[in-house]
This record gives sequence, structure tokens and C-alpha cells, in this order.
Amino acid sequence: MGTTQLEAAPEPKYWHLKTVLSEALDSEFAVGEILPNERDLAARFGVARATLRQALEQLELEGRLQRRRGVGTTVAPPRVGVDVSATGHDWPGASGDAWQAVDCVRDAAPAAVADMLETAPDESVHVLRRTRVSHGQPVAAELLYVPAASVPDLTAIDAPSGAARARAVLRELQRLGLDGQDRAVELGSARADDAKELDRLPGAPVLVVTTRYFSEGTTAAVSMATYRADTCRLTFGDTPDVEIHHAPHTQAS
Amino acid sequence: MGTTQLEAAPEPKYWHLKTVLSEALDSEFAVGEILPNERDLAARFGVARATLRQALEQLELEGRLQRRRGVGTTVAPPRVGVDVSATGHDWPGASGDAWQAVDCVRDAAPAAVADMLETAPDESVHVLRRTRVSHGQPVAAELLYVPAASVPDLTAIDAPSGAARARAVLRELQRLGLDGQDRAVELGSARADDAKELDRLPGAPVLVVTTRYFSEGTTAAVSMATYRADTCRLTFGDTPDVEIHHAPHTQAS
DNA sequence: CAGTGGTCTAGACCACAAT
DNA sequence: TTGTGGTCTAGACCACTGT
Repeated sequence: MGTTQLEAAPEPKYWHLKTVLSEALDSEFAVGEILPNERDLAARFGVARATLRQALEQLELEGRLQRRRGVGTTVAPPRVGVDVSATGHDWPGASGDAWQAVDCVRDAAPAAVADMLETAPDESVHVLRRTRVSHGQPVAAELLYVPAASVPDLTAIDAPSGAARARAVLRELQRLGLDGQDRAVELGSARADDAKELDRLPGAPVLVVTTRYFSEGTTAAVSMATYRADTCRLTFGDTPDVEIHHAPHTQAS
Repeated sequence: MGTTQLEAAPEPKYWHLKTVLSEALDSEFAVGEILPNERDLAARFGVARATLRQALEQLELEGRLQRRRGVGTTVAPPRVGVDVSATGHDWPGASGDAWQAVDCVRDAAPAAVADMLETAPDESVHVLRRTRVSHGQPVAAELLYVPAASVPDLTAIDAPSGAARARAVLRELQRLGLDGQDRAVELGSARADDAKELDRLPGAPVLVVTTRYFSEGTTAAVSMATYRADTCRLTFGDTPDVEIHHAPHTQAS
């Protein structure tokens, strides 16, 4: 002891912990396996629970762990590749897209969206809610804003709200010519409503994909889709689900 | 008082705090302005410093705040739109791309990268480091992995490492025909080296953009670019830098 | 019910930047 | 040196999930 004490730059404990845990995950745990609880782990490493939690939080952020209140901490499977490419340049709701309509109401769009739609900030638009499921798990929740002007022929026959109404709006959208679209990705934290759809706590990290759909020189619709950042990898090319592993997996049988 | 005490679902303090602060930022602070220090703020809201910090952390994650040790907490400007589209289908280093070569060494690629390159896990490849600057601020750090087989004519004349070597490798890459590329975005946390380039602390949230370059049926190079998640919005369309504001800005004069 | 992760407190000390 | 944010502690209680 004492011979290797050249630590000029003292690494934070939680950072070192994270490294140690990460290596342990690679070599000693299988996907889905549950870890010891936080109090035991903290004791085992000789740190306060808050410090241990700081390390776990980072590992969860990186998609290595999954924590559920009342249940425990489990080793997460590799992130799911979710295709987000603008392949067909299709409208949302085109046949075979990955989304499922949930609801539709009329409401004012948030300022940032009204800005993109070039509508008045208080103008009521159609707000569709859709969800996207992959491998049986919900991966994204979307709010799709459609100005009334984009679906002029929408009949009053359909229900004023609900999933049926949402499908009606999407159907009307298809009648427009789609000139192109435009996409951005940024980090955000889940609002309470999105968190519920995604089976996460409010504030959970999400990747927010904002898409603008152009038709006849104007922005005909805006989609704000929030993907679970812990479980998703957004893919834009033609190779949706290549296995990316962090380390050699334990062999099966 | 007491008439509105119907809170069936008690909101966490830090969540409520975040909302309050967020609204204050919209209405009472200008970009670049410095907030009161954490101890004062915590006292003002009647919470422990750790709780206040939980709220500040979320706001920083959302790009609303910027915190620097020894300096203070400032109101962040809107996120910068950074173009990441695969427009020209060009090789990295093509004339006019946004990157600046920093260094080049030979090293073994990490397992996940070796996998994509279809090289042996311990095979030495060229590892280029580049950085990307936007509006005077570093926004991304990249590691570009190039197998020796992709640049067979690389001469020994050039320096064995350093920026000049990096440019030489890029120059050789241009000679290959580029069949296409393939991109993925996911959330990560900055490694120590990337954090240094990005002027952030290790562990800071980053958007990791993985690009595979295909040539003649094989993966000729792999790029792993880490973008500052707090300050960047990755854009894929043709509208790189539309202003997205969270709320009405205070008027300038 | 018992056990888990989530929230919160009131302190302490450290690393860094500006003065 | 002063003041800032970053790390860390040793507790406490709450909300949720399972049995």
C-alpha cells in the first residue's frame, strides 16, 4: 500500500463506482438479472446511499440499468434501434407506420409549435396523441398538431374527440400533397402526461424528435415525439437493429 | 385558506420548484443573466440545497440553464441547431465539412466499433480525433475509426501522429467510392476526454451520433461523435437554425 | 405486510475561478 | 481569499409493488 498513491486528479467516488459497476455488469450479470438493493450495495462499497444512487443514475442514463420503484434494479437489455428515417416522405398515419392513434382534442398549441405552424398563439388546432410500441414496450409518445386549415374537409360526422376522431384527421391529412419534412432531435425531460404513456417517472430523460411537414409552401403539421432515452437508439439509415454490445456477452448454454 | 388543498397527487418539491423557476426564467430573466447562488435560492424557496439542485439539474438538462463551478448559474441561450444531415453523402473531411482535425493515433477500436468494422477486436486502426465548433463554442467531439485496409496507400512520409497525420488519412479516404452511410443517435454521458474537449464535466449528458460509412460492400469507417446535449439540437432537414423559444422573450428596448 | 426505489434534510468539505 | 458549484454523508420519511 502507499506505492500507487499518485492520484494527482482525485476521481469522484460516484464516477469510480460507476466504472466498477459497469465492469461488473459486463462480466458478472445477465440481462434482466436484479441487483442487490441500494442500501446493501452502498454498504458493500462503503459509501452513502446518495453517492451510490449517483452512479446508478448515470448507468440508467446510459441504458445499462433499469430501476423500478417498489421492484428493484435490473440489468437492462441493449437499446432498441428505432427507425426514425424519413424514408417514404409519407404523412403520419400512412399505411404501415409504427404509430397507434390514441386520442384527439382541440386545443391551443404551445408557443414554440404555433410559431412553426405560423398560426396565432391562441388558435385552436387538432392535437392528436399517438404512441409507438416496439417489442411489446412503449417507446415513444407523440403529440401531433394539425391546424384546421390543413384538414378543411373534416366532417362533423366523426366523433368530436377520441381515437376515431384522430384516425379521421389522419385520413384527411393524406389528401394533401406532401412537399417534404424537416426533423430535429434534442434532449428533454418527460412531461407528466408523456411519462405516463412511457411508463416512466416525470422528468425521465427523453429524446424529443420534432418533425415539420410541409405542404404547398406552408407547415401543414408539426409532430413532437418523445422517445425513451434509456431504452431507445434512434436510427436514420437503413440498418434499424444492429446489435451493439458493450462487452462480451455471457454465452447462452 | 385551506380551500384549495385537494392535492390528491402530491407533486415532488423539486418538480414544483422546476416549474416555478422555469416560469421565472421566461418572464424575469434575460439570456446570460446570472441567478442567485444555490444557497440563497434554496433559502428563498425554503428547501434544502440538494432539493434545489435537483430542480436546477433538470433545467440544465433541458438547456435552460448553464452552471459553471466557481462562477455561477446563468440563463442559457436557446439551443443551437447543428446540421447532422447526410446531405452530400460525403466522406468525413470532404471540403467544407464542419470538422477540424486534431490528432491521429493508432489504437485498437472498442469492441462495439470493431464489431461494426468487422475487424478483429484487437486489430489496430487509425483513430482520428476531430472537433466541431459552432458560433465560437465547441459543440462536438468525434472519434473516427479507419481500418488500415481503407487507406492502403497511406504513405509513411506523413507524420506518424498528430493533426497532419489525421488530414493525410482523411485525404486518402476521399479516394474510395462512398456507397452510403447509416446513422444512429442515442443518449450517453461524456467520457473524460470528450468532456475536456467540450468544456464540460465528465458524465455530462451528450448525444452520441454513430455513423457508418460503407464502401464496396464493407464498412470503411465508423464515426462516434458526441454532441453537447445541453446546448445542441441536432437537425436533419434543411432548416438548420430556426429559433425555438420557450416563451415570450423580454422585449429589447 | 415487508421491501424497494424516490424524495428530502442539514449539515460538511472539496475543486475551481475570480479578485 | 472569497464565493461559486460539485461531492459526500447519515440519517428520515414517502410512494409504490409485490405477497
